[in-house]
Amino acid sequence: MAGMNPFQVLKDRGFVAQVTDEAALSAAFAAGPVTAYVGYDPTAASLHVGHLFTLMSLVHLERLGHRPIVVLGGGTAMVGDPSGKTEMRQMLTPDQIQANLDAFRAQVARFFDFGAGRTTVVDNASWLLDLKYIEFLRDIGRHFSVNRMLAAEAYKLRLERGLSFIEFNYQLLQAYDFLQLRRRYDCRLQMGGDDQWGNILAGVDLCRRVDQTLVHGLTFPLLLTATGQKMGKTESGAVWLDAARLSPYDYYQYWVNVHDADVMRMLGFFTFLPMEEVRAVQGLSGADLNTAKAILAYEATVIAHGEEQAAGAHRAAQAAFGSRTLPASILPSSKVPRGGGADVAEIPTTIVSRAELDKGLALPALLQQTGLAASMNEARRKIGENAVKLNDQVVSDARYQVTAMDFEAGRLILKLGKKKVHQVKVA
RNA sequence: GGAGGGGUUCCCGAGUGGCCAAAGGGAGCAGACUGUAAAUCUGCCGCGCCCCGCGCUACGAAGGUUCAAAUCCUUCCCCCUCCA
Repeated sequence: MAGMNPFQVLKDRGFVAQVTDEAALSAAFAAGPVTAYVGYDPTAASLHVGHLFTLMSLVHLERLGHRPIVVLGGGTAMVGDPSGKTEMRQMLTPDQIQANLDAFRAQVARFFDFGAGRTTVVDNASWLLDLKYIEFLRDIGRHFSVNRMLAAEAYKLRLERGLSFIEFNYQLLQAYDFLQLRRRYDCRLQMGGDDQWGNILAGVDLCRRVDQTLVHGLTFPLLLTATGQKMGKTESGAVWLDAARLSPYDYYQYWVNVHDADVMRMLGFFTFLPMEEVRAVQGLSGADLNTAKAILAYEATVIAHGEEQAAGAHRAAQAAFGSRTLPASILPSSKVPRGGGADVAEIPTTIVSRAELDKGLALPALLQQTGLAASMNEARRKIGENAVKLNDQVVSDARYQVTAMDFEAGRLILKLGKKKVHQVKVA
């Protein structure tokens, strides 16, 4: 794999939306190791799949012998990027930013090799926080045309609904980042989401004007589902990478449940499986397509949570939804266990004490306790809808009392609908 | 700062004194059909309870009028448009 042109690899896998100059970028990659960066503003306490999507591009670069820089926006998060946003984000306190940044740093570490000449993580606070206002305006600000900034697509909505001056400065800071990274690390490429195009171009221009250096920009397509929704959003929130916020089991389930039309694209983005194999998925339908989804889920979970967790989530799914073998012909490079080993023990578990059970445990209460239902009322409603199964038997009486009789070998399986499964054990 | 318009349940959006936990749509959840998919049809969709019933909380915030307020009055906060 080393030696392949990363630009071609990224393009093949669907990562490329816009590039400043394809030929020049390809040539740069061909000429030797290129240092490239993506910036992440620590606006939340955990990374989510949207971040992972762009991190994957950096991982590809690292694997191909180039040098990623993960830029954590401890400085830019103080300001807030208005690009593509409908309204101003709540300003974060310096403490929040620092806490988020620490969390990001820890999570990012899983994906890269930080050995000499490999990947680097930097915090742009180190050059942004001490900027002198007047100096900055004179050295950097004078290169920016307000007229051009106002014309940018990313601000269009904001010009209708309101854009504060602090946010309007964001682009200068991001451009300045690129300048600094070029000076400090000879970084020659910035990548980012398509809504970052304007900011990236601003950086490319700034490097040319101030330092007369040629640098490149590349954007990724917006991560949308086939139905036009933002990828990585569920009703209950973002698809977090932090296992404490979204369990590996639920993470796996998120991927199994992607839309048919998205499977191939997601395999390109969120796995390292060869594209010849990924493209073959296009011809699949029915149960075979489902196999492809299971493999996508497994591979994506390996990347986010490691092989052990992924295998566990996979076994849990087999236990919950029926065990089946995955044909070796589908995505053959995947190391997913294809034999169909199911393991009930891996299904999300709630423990109840013997005493609780003896006291009498109403089914709705148990449903709430396991998190299958948000409230007792909801639990009762679901029971009324015949959506609740106890050990695969539909229970339609909301007054049902769970007793020791319902446990087999100390275990009871609760299902809500077709997708949510939980087991209860007695301590 | 001045003039006008507006803030309704996750979102959009009706409602201008009781029949309002609030029309309609979307999203979401569940059932049927399937492949743990889509589409479609059906049901649910504030919280709690001893659940064909009762209680509590809700229509920007706080007070007030009234037997009764999302609907009327007062003050405050926020948003939008025009003017500066």
